[in-house]
Amino acid sequence: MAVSEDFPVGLRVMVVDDDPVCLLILQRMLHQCRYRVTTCSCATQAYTMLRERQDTFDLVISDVYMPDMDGFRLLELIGLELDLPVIMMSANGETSLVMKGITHGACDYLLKPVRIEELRNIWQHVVRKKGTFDFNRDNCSIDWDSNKTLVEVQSEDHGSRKRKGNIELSDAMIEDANSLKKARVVWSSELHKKFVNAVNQLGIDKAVPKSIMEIMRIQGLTRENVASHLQGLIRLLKA
DNA sequence: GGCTTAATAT
DNA sequence: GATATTAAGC
Repeated sequence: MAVSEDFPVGLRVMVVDDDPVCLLILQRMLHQCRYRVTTCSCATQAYTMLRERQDTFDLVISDVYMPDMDGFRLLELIGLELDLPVIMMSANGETSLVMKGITHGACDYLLKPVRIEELRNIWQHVVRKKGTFDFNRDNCSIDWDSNKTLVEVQSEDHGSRKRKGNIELSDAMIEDANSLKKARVVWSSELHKKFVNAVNQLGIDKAVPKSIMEIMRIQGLTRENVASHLQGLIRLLKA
């Protein structure tokens, strides 16, 4: 059973936000929480995808303010046609807005900036709504075969309820499946420049990963990333 | 327990 | 070769 540290792994989450930066951040954090994430930058597209691929999502997180469709409208549509838990999200925490979210059927309301701690437990909404969560589904891990076709791989359970056949995928999902493999940080000259600046600012003897990272202020860049880069640099300085 | 650094893996 | 991950030491 794919449960680690009491977490159901692989819950399928759709994130809708017109701000690509927010999308990226959310995606990162959700991945860190071991969810499978599909992102969508416009509500109408999200709605289409959700409707076309019912049963391929467990949970939706949607921004409130979006250019093409109000988040509440999306919430309403989902509540009408699909039976998915929806979490609303906004930088605006006015009680009236939050109220509106809840009364329209949202199961939660996240305030931006969203902290990862708040995402860790969102799977509970799925359990709550469905009354159950089919952990067994996770016996099927998703993997790429050599033809870059997504197939469902059955685990030891050669039981009765075998689902057969390949799954058709939207581009968004394909892209996400790729991103499940942890994206490596690429140290562009731009990024490296900031790194060097931080090091100089600290002074060479005080330049440790944590401080460097804090000065750089790059969203998503971890201390480990900086440590690794620092080590690589030191190594070739000695060579 | 968190952090840095060295060693090792991908 | 670059970056990640793990192990060791502080």
